[in-house]
Amino acid sequence: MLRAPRALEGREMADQETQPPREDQVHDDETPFAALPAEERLFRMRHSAAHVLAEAVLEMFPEAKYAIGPPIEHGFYYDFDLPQPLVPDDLEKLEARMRQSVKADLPIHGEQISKGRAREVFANQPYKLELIDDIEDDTVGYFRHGEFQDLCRGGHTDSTGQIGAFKLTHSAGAYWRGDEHKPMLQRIYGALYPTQEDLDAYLQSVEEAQRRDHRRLGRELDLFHLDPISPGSPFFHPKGATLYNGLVEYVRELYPRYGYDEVITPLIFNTDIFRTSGHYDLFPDMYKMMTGDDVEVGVKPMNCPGHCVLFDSTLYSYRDLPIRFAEFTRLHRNERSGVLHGLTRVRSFSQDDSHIFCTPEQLDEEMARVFEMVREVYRDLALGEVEVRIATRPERFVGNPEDWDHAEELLKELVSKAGWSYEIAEGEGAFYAPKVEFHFRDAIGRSWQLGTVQIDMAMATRFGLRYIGSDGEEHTPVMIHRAILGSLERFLGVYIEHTEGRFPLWLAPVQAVVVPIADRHIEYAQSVQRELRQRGLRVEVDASGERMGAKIRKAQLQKVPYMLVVGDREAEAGAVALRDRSGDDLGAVPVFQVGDRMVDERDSRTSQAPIDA
RNA sequence: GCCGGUGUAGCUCAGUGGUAGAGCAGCUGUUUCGUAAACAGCAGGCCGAGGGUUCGAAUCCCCCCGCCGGCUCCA
Repeated sequence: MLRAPRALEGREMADQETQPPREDQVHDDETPFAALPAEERLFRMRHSAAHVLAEAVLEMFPEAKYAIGPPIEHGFYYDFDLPQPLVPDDLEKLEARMRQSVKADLPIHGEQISKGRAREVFANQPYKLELIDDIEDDTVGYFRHGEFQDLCRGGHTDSTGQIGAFKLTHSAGAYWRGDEHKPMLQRIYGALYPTQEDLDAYLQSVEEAQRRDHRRLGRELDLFHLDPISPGSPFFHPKGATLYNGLVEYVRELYPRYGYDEVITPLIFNTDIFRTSGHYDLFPDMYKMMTGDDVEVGVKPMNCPGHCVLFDSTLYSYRDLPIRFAEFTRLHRNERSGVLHGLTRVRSFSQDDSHIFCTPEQLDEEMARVFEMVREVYRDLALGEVEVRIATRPERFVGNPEDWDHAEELLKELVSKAGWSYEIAEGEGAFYAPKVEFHFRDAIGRSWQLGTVQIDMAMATRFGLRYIGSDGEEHTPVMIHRAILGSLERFLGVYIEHTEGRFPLWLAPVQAVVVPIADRHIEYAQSVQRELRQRGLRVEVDASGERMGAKIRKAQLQKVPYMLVVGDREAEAGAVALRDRSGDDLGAVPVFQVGDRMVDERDSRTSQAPIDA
């Protein structure tokens, strides 16, 4: 029941940087634009740009229906119902038309008008009429510039000449009001910054981010590939598997210290188990199949039901608890085709998953221990900025409110204690439990949930789990669901982008390449390789006929941590000329010392600052 | 799943109705070289799959599939 790895909603993410206008500013169009704080100015520029875009669209398609157009992180968008699909050429034309408005520097007027009046003005605009109906006040905001008019709560520049530097970037489909049962509109996105320099810098940063894209690095570094024969199911190549297994090993090594026991449960179950857990009907995405015996079986999408069965196979005493089952086996979820994305949204994955069964009295301490482990892991992996969300009780929930309140308070306290600030995701908890979610961003700023911790008071009851308490009576255990890396696939995707493929030595698929200067040095190179391999290091020799410079370049592009150059001098001295991937020449070092250095670096799991730039 | 885009050699891409191209990678040969690309040659493609239009289709049409960008979903 670990919550699936997920991205934050686009809108939610988009709104983070650009603040919506605060109440006191909504109608405050008296203040001259130039006197506003920079953040507010940018918000207004983006907002007004959306109006200018709508103006251009309405001119190009007079029969267009326009919906909403807010400012967002990096720019703005506007949604339209258009008679025909937009083509890239249209965006250029629209952009040109927008620049005319900017050049004309038309004043933007705003006022409050009655709903009745608004209904007349927007009589041919069904989306606007729907918005008017949903506004609770008696009056609505009305903004216009030139021939263009819009229903709008305000927050604009004084004139169209002030909207800054922008570029229409792309168009995409978007459901009206984000509801997939409602019509799909065409959304036009634009990027906008105060100056051309800012805009160029942003556009360039997007291009740079694309070079870090894990799908690209996965190919360039020969880590994995995806094949149409099984969409959403990565094939990990030897180097990718080394990384993957390195992470598993790392987590596995922590388990004895934190008291976890690793288990292995089936991949395929009679689907009765998912009816018991309550997920069967909620899981349209589960892989199900019928056997010849008319028995329906399914591939497991999560481990918790299996762990419940495992727990139930032994009658435990309170003295045995907490029981901590950890499992890495593969899970499958039939994710909808349109959502698949490299390694970050897949159909086949495994988690560093665990379910902890404890007594209610043990809950607080056990949770503290879980957070300690989370903190240790994120610190070791130097993952960068984490965004922590606490998802609270939803409208439909099970259990009693006091338990919920306690669990929520406990989560807040422990998250704070661990040194994280968090935001509350009101009502976004699972029906059975509040959750803590740990989110990290990918190269282009999309946010992905990696770890999650959940306190569950419901599942154990559904499975009839019990333990014998000190009073000799049967009691229902509390269950904690937790994954720290979360889906290993998704973690790797984010981690590849974060490190730009420059993995710390302990994870690097190839830890050093020996570069013989000429063919006569190959034999010595191989002896260096043997010596280092003896010490468990992953070392390759580049025995190709290339020149040294080319070999170094190749190793550099592969982001191999160390290059060991060997020529006559080194062979003579039993040394190597050591170079690291930052390009620093560390001089001649005896082979055994290189081995010491690498073993130290590996065993201390040093994470070099992954991204300096 | 929905909207739009896209699919040509292992990779990045050119080729818009008339004999499938380049660079990189690969292979072979020559070169044996001191810290980010030696030189030459060779090979490599059912142009995503299927159907249609046409004397003729990578190119036009239909329909699938994958991928990309959003939207929705995400135990």
